[in-house]
Amino acid sequence: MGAPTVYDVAKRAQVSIATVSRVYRNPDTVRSQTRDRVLAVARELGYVPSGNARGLASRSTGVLGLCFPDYADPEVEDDGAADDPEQMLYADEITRGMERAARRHGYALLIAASLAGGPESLVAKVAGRVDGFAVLARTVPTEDLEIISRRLPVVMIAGPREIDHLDHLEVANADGEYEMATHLIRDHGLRRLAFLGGTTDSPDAEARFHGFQRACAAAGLAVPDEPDTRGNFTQADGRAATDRLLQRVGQPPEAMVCANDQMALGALQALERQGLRVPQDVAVVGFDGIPLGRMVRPSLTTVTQPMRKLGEAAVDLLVERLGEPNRSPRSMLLPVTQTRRESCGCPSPAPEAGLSRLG
Amino acid sequence: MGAPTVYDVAKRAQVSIATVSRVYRNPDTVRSQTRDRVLAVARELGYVPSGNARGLASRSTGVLGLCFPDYADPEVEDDGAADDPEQMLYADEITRGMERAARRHGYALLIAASLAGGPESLVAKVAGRVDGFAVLARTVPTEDLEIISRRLPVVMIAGPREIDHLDHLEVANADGEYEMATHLIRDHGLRRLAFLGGTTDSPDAEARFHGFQRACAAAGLAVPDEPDTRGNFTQADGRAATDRLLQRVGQPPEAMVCANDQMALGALQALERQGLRVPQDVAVVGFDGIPLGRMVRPSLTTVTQPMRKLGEAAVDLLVERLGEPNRSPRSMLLPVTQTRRESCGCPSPAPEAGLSRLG
DNA sequence: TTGAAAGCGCTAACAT
DNA sequence: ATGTTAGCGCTTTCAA
Repeated sequence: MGAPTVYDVAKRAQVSIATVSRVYRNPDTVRSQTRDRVLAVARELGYVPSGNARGLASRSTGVLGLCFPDYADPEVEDDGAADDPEQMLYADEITRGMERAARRHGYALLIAASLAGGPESLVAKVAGRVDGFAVLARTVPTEDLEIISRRLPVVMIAGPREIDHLDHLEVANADGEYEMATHLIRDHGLRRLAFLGGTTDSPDAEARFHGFQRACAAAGLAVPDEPDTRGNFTQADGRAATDRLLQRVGQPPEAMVCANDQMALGALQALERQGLRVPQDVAVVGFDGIPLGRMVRPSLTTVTQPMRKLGEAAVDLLVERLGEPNRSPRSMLLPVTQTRRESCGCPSPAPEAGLSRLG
Repeated sequence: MGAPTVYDVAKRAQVSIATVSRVYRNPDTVRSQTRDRVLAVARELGYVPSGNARGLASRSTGVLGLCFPDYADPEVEDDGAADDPEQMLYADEITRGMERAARRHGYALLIAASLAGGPESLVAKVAGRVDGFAVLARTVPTEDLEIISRRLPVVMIAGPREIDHLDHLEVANADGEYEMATHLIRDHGLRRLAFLGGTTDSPDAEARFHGFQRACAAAGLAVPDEPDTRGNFTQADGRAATDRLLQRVGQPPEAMVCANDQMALGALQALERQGLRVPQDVAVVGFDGIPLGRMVRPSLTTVTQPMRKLGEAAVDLLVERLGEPNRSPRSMLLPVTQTRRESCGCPSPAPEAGLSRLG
């Protein structure tokens, strides 16, 4: 009935369970004749070592984890485009990067998105099954992280350095947005810029706003204290925020700088509905570099994050720390790049790549 | 030194370990006063339940798995485009579909690609840590699968029905290719079609070739016994195979039907180098529907697989079987769609979507 | 080279 | 509502 265990194999092969275990963990310490016999019996019985028992006994799992928020834009999920490969979001790219890197280091990857509640938090579930894990910002209550990170390596991705003993990874949000806003102001001669911010609990979004403020200051423009409007990072939020903005008295802005691409896409839609042309009437820029940004018309100018690299770097940090548990916390800042497309008023880029990019 | 356990919490909270366990598993069976005390102590101590111990004791993990081959096209990984989000392949899409579906069912997802060797095979590693898992074709030796599937739910994705008691998922390869080839013959009036096949161990590739054969037969053309040439599914293979084909005496084919998109991309490159124009001189079609296909010029006509849905269906089958272990094996055939773009000679599709698709 | 035995941290009856 | 007590299947000294 139950799955065969070391005991079954041992008995059948006329050895002790210790020997069975050795055959799998240290094959060389077992006489080859004995080893072959054990292996043969194992196949015959359909024996598969229990990862749980192993992990319990050896205190390690060979698995790395990733926790991320339940990002998925509901709008995206629900419409007919749900099967469109372009709909790839931030967390998916990080997953890809981590998977590749983990594989190279011989680890498997456990991925889990937040949803749950109760005393059984998401982290707890993941934390109990991995040797170390990465967490995207705003996924796990700081308090939980604080506790768990005392017991196993954790790297915080794109979050605040809330907990000082964590390894930490972030992208150049402020500098990237500074440069983008400066491009709008200097290269396109725009003056009335509006910032569509994220929620205040997103360190990324806030950092981007700071970059925006710096650019305004540097250009001698009025420096806003707060984003002109805010949203929760989805397209729907972007649309709503843009509508609110346009309803306000006074002339519409010459440019909308959005805290992320999804909201920028929403802004594009709202502006179109209002009969405003992008970029002629209003320029729009995003932040992230999601694939969809280059498919829409006008194509979206944005600040591109190295999402895959984030995932890879996370694994590197994790592996490093597993090898040297007491190393002092490391923090890495990854650079971003400016992606200028149509929505800021730049000329349409050369027909994307074509074959030249392939060969 | 070691992480705190139920014993530590129990002692500190003046309860038994059973109560501590209950607080996490059946909170309602514990007096709220007691529960709060336990929880408080747990936080204080930094207690995190061990997933391994839990899994061992309860015989379930709350994790579903996915094993896939080490697909990554080395060429793609190595060049500068490695950070390009468009480079998403088959396995990644399936991963996405599974993750979403698993999340809905309350499971986490463990993903692992084959690489390893030794008695410790990839499957064994995954199998020991999950409640059930999916395997892409050609990832795991049939023999191993046979053994493991006796112990836990396994669904085979896009593979042959090698093992008859497995749940099984596949796409309409033959029908899809039949329809595509028929389109080339009937709508574009082409007669000399060449088939660029995959390796003989790929049931998908073979099924596609069968569909191609049927189309030839139905149109009254000569029916080839074998693909005109073969490759191992990468762009490089596609280039090489195409070069070989062109070097053969006789006039070049009017169309190349490729077993997958990556090879079709390679074919595009090889043809361009030879100075042949696509689709004027030679039409090219692929199979899969990878995102890159729509970015290249000419854009690639292909048969699109519902990759995300494959992942979702896999989870559904797994969950179903976990609920009803003795249900008889189920097999599902998912439909494919024709994606007509430039490389077959069809007119360039309307400017992709634009905002209309978003609202 | 192999065996014996003591855990690893938790769950799940069964008691109380 | 809470405690007692067996395991769950493996790794790992320590002996032999």
